[in-house]
Amino acid sequence: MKTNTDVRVRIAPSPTGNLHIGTARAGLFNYLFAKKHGGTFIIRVEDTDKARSTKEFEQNMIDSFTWLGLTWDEFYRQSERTEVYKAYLQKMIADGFAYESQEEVKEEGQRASVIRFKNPNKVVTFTDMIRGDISFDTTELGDFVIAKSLEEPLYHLAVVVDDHEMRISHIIRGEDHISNTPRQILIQEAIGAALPLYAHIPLILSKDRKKLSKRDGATALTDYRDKGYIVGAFTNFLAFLGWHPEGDNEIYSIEELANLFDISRVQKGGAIFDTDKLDWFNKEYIKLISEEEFAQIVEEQSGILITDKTFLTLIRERITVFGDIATLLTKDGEFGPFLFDVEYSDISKIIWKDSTSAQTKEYIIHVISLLESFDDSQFTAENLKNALWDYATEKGRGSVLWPIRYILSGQDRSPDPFTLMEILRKEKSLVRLQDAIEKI
RNA sequence: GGCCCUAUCGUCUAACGGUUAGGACAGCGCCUUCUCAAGGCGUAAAUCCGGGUUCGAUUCCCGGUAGGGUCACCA
Repeated sequence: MKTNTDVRVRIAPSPTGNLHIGTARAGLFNYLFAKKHGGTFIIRVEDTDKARSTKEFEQNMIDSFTWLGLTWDEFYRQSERTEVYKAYLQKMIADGFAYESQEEVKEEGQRASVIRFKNPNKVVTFTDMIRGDISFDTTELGDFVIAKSLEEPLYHLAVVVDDHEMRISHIIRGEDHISNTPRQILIQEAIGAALPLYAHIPLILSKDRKKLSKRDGATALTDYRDKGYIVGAFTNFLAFLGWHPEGDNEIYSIEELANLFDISRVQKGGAIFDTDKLDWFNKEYIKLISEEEFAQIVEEQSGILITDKTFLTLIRERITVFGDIATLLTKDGEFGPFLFDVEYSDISKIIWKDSTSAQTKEYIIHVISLLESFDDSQFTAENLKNALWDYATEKGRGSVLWPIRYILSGQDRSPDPFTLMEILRKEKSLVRLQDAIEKI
């Protein structure tokens, strides 16, 4: 596809809920398409439904796109464009394409009069950039309602008028809009609008292969931001849901994605939102963070400044999202770098397999004696390992090292005892070990 | 139910008539190892079914089947 400077695309969310993952991806595809072709990316808030739209949801939408880095070139609100729609409505009525219809009031809130589109009852065919030709017989649509009144336009009217007025060249949206397209084309023909190019992208599905909805857990984009996903990982993952560039590489920045983006490679079938893969992307991006930046993130997340590189690496290797950092480092609000209180009530957790408590005690005493010959400055994992390894091997590594590690960390699972001692330093390490001798 | 869309490993996908059907995630196994994590190596796993077209179909066509979307005075 050659570069077209007249590319103008839009994402048109309705602020009736927090910005949904599906809308975020549609926004991302529009953004990538715009960047690829040097076009214009527009956000249009579809808030014609005054009863359901709120400023809070609009703010969530703005926050979400801002987080994703989808900077927009133009921004509109349909609620501020009532006069525009009114003018089109009046012209459509004058031209005989629409009419005021008297209605039987069946429910509360229903109007006695609405504006309906005069359906020409024809077959409409359009070409979808992803799916090819799609045809509909619009007869079954009847004379559908396009506005409650001249001042209260409905979705189909507002969309078509805006896409026309804003000179939208390509409409890239979810597959759930395919069935809306014939209605919109009919209105385009009535107001004399040029036909935009359509691309209906596949839906994002939940595990049961249904359209992802609020019931499926975290569907708000900001949920992922708040859990501590890295934005680059998230957009990378999102872009790969229903699309894939050539080659086997999967890690791409948003700029690279934009360069590579090709709408004709977009998948036709829906894709399940698989958080396992998202987590993998996030871990890959965590590996790419510089040490300085990572230390800063750890401090932001836990309130603890850690400068020890070994310690930072331990944290980095053990987290999936930044939100995991605090749970790794603190318990009940207390700082414990993998080091929690030891459960002495259950001694069997401290003793390795077939060792006895007497043997374990003996090992600990001996280890303490070995450690005491070191200065605190010599307390590095390497030195400590060298000092203890032969003894541990002689007595059985598990028998010696497991209790030491457990006493130092208070957990079944933790970094190795040498690294732990390096982090704890000499004094704290010895205090914990001596304390254990009395309690075993 | 009507209309519309879709169909490759469990998941995301590659292939644009000719491949031992490739990669990634997840899984499993082994190595490393006191545990966990990380890492290394390896393994299993797919073209929905049936007809065509063709020398040859994952690929093109038709029909089934299955799944999904949509049928508002919401968007």
